[in-house]
Amino acid sequence: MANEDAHSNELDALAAIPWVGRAVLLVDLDAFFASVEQLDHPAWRGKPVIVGGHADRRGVVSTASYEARKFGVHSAMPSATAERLCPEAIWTEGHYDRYREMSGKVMAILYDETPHVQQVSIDEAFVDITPTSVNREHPILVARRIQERVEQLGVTCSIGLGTTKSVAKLASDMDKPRGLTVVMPGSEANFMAPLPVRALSGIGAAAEKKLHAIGIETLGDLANADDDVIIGLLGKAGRVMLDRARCEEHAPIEPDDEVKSVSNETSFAVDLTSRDDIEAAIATMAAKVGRRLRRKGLLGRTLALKVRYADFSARSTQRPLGEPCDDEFVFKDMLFDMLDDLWQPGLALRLVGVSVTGFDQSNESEQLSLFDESDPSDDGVSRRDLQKATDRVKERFGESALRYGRELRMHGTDTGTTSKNPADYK
DNA sequence: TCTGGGGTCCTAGGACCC
DNA sequence: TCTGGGGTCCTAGGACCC
Repeated sequence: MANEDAHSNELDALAAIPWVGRAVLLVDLDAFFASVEQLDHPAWRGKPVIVGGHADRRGVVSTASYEARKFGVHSAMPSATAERLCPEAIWTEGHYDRYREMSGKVMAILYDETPHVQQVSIDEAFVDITPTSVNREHPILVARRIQERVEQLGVTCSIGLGTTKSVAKLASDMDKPRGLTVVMPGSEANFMAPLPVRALSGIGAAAEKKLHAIGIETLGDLANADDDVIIGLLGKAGRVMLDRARCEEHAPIEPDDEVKSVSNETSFAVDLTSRDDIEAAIATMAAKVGRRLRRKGLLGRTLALKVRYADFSARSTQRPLGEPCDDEFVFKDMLFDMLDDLWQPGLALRLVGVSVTGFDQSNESEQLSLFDESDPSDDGVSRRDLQKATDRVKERFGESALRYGRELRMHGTDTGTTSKNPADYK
């Protein structure tokens, strides 16, 4: 294709110009979940594929293939809308273990280039490839090699290259899929100035509205705005957004693997109104969270319960756990108590969520966890032994293989999940 | 159209302490 | 009697991201 050749020649020319300053890549896997499904189902290639929840179960689109996007389908769109826009689409649930596996292979390619990798999500990462005295290779060549190596895995990525994270991120969005957009050092201001403020990561619907109200439409407007005005408007985030708009970001790009919370939530196909059903749902979620905590070797100090009512409004409550804990039986009893703060008979709930936070920063929790395991309970077979055995069965045979007592009553009522978190899938 | 799930971070108000 | 000020921690809610 002539266009691709022209672009390629242009990149060759740019690669002849020495790179001055920091070189940051944002690597974004194109329509990642849908692409993996097309890789695994050759008959689906070239066709509209949608990974998402069922339309009649309050599902939304998780990822749409580019063929489906032509119909106007996009992430977070209600599945019912997507079905109307693209009736011929092939639908599938997510296969998160598989996505995590593919993501891991891509991340391995990035780490093969440099340890300065910051994974943002399952399908995105920043990479610092600033030329050094040891490795003087031009960043454009590194970016092209990464793209080629990723394609050999059977998926594609778009890459933005610039001197800051925000420039790289904005650049990666300019040409998708399979794009490589380079913003040369010195040309950042010209590149950013005309873009709408909403394009900047960190400016959502609320901040956009506030900025528009005082006449700030573009990143150029924002960069030139008065600091006190913006910080007065957006608080601490204002400081960060100004720095981003002015290319004054200097934080190093390093792996950031500290987990701060583990949660599970479910929107029900039909609102729940009975205490039994709600408690059964809570017990299921408590068990899932407990198992994921144990798998990660985490002990939490705070337990939270969240509900969403029929009118879509939400409330939450949290309580300290006494001792750092990963035990769903402890969670369950406390959550049933907490439910009284958020729900009275007669109220319909469309969603319930459970989350645990407050992990020790050091590896102290892991040591506590190991210590705890050797603690036998009163009846000889400890609850911990039971949980560990259950964990093993569920790892091997799947989520529905084993359920405790009252969880059984929930069977068939669960909407299933379209979580992006790989750990959440069997 | 009728609105998922898993996260992170910030804010405002109140409790509590000195 | 009517009254401080600052620091820190906790809670609930919300913005934002993918």
